[in-house]
Order: sequence, then C-alpha cells, then structure tokens
Amino acid sequence: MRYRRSVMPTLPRRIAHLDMDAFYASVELLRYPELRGLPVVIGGRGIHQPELLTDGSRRFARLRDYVGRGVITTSTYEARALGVFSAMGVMKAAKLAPEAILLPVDFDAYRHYSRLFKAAVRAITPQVEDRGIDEIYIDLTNLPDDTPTLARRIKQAVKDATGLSCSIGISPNKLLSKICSDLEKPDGITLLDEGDIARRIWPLPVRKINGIGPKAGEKLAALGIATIGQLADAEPALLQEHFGRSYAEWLHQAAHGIDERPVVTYSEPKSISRETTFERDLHARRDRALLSEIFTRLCTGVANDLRRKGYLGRTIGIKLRFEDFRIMTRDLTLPEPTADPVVIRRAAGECLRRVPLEKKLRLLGVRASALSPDSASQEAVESPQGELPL
DNA sequence: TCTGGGGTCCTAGGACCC
DNA sequence: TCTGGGGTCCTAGGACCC
Repeated sequence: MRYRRSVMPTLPRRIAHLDMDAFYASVELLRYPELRGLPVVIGGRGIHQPELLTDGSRRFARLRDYVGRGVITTSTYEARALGVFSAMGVMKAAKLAPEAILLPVDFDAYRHYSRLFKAAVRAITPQVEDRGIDEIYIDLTNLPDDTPTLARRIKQAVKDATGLSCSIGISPNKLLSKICSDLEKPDGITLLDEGDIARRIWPLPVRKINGIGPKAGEKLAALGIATIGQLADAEPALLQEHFGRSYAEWLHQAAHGIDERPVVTYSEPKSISRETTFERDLHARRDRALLSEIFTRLCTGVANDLRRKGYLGRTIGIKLRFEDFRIMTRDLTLPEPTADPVVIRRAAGECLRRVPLEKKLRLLGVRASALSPDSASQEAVESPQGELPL
C-alpha cells in the first residue's frame, strides 16, 4: 500500500496537434480541381459564384475585380508565396496578386469536411479536443502503437475521409505540439521531445507561441526579446515588471516548453453571438430604419442559434464598432434566461440606449451569454451540437 | 484601399452581502 | 460610529485564437 503510488507507471504524455493544410482553400480545390497550382484566395463579401460557360469550363472572379470591404479568409500556398495571407484586406491583397482567383466563403462546405476529418480521427481515439473548424488536439498517451505509426495512421484516415492533407505535431504537451505542427507544413509530421527544445524551438520568433499575440509581441520586441530562446533567458523580474505576475510566469514557462494543460474532449459553450459589418458606415439617426432592421435580424439570429443548440441565455449584450474602429460593449442580465427573440430584442434595445451614438457605426453585434441548457428543448437531445463525444 | 465573424479567457471596479 | 475582510455577481474592456 505504501508503495502503490510510486509503483504506478506514469507514461510520458504524447499529445498531437493536427492542423488541416490551407483548409478552406483545399476544400475549394476539391470542388474546382482545375485551380490546383494557381494562386487562389477565399474571402470578401458578395463574391459571385464561378460562372459555368457553354464549353463546360468555368469563369472565376479575379482579385483585381474586387471592390469594397472584406478580408482574405484563406489562401492557397501559391497565393501565400505572393504575400497574400489570411486577415489581410482584400483590396490590399489585390495589389499584391491581381490575377489570383477569388472565391466566396462557403462555411457549410467547410463544416461538412470538418465533421468528416474529426470523425475519422475519433474513430482512432475519442481523446480529441476541438480547436475550431480545422484543428484538433489528440491525446495519444494510452494508445499502444509507437508515435510515428500513429501519426501516419491519423493522416491517412483524414486523407481517406476527406481527400485532404493535414500536418501533425507530436510532443509531450499542447503548447509544443501546436508549434510543431506548423514546422513542416504542408503534409508534415513533426515529432519533438524535451531534448529538442533548444535546437528546434528556441530559434523561433516569440509570436510562434500560441498566446503571444500582436500586443505582447510588440512589447517583447521593445525589450529586445525576439526569439523564444531569448524569452527563456529573460530575467523573470523584467517580465513581471512589464506583463504582470501571472502572464510573466506563463511566458517563462511557455518559453521553456512547459505546459500541463490536459486535452479536454468536451466543454459547454459560454456564449452565442451574431455580428455584422455594414457595407458602408451607418448613422444612428439618418439610417435608423436600416439599423433597426439589421438589429432585429441579429437578435432573431441569436435566438434561433440558442434554440437550435438547446440553450437559454441570461445575459444579453451588444457590441458596436464605430467608424474609427473603437469597440464598445454593453450588457444586461435578465431575471430569467431566455431564447425568445422578442425578449432578446428588448434587452438589446436597453443596452443600445446606454451608448452615445454621435459617431457612425461600422459593426453591430448581439450576444447571449450566461448560458444554461434548455431542458425543454428537444433538439438538444436529438441532435447534439458542439461535438459531444458520444 | 485598411482591417470578418465566431469564440475564449482575463482583469478590474463597484455593488451587495455576511 | 468606525473599521475590515472575504465572496459573489454584474459590467466593460481588451488580448488572443481560428
């Protein structure tokens, strides 16, 4: 009995991060194989579908023909070679690659392929954590096979299920695996253990760490810290002075490749929201009718999403982005949770009355949070949303 | 010619209660 | 009448991610 604890073997963790290669663009290439090898970008708004010509070929929109707001959602590797990346404004991308093919976003198709690849991996092990439409973590620790075999089997399963390639990083934790999966993209397998950190991780820029974004990256650069190795060497006191205790401690641990977070196979949603950026900036009074119509549509959308997913929200909030890009939020907690569009519209209207509306608006959003499962909802039982591990 | 839409987590202050 | 500390809820904003 005394020795039970120390005798129990604890296997070193084997955590995989799987990232689909140029996911949206690759799904589009399944549909339009004639675009393979060309610079293709997905994004913009109101893009017309490719036009089918009488000879059976298709005419595609070009980036140079685009006018208006919108960002690039994904680009093929050929387009990336021209400097066109996700989140870039479409008009800016058009300057860099005017001849690139432009396709509209088709989330239904991407969600379909997302379900396919995740199901294929879950058939190998249920220890899967969802990280959005094109990424997952997988805990391989308790599987019998060796790591390279598992990596190849998972990639093959994804390929068989979808026709798409992915990249996999495998290491003792999520942080390192996430970095790894990016190292040999596309179609790569990268294995790494603690002994490889200095050689493979430390030379990388700090921004490769998931959790160091533009702001923290800038601040670190100002301190002369560019690489993960330099971050690992940084004086803890210096980090604490600039980032606060808890973030500084996390930075230090991350730079040393330390991360104990488990793979979480299911979590309840925390909020459900709808938002929209207008074609042109709208004025609270002059465009009142149009704004009101959009506002109501957003509330109805949130209500429908709540019902479809089987949740009630007790806190209703709004989000505004002004023409100068400043964001303002307001929220209101109700006595009772709701999924009623009329109740949501009224609560959101209360919130809206609390914000000054001199500046023109660029975006309007509505959100429900403080969610609870709706026990009266049949849909919740019949078609589980999220990815219930059943 | 700027910059989408869906999320999560964290911080911080004030109200309110014990 | 004054002093104080802890806990929870609500609200607002911000960083970050896919």
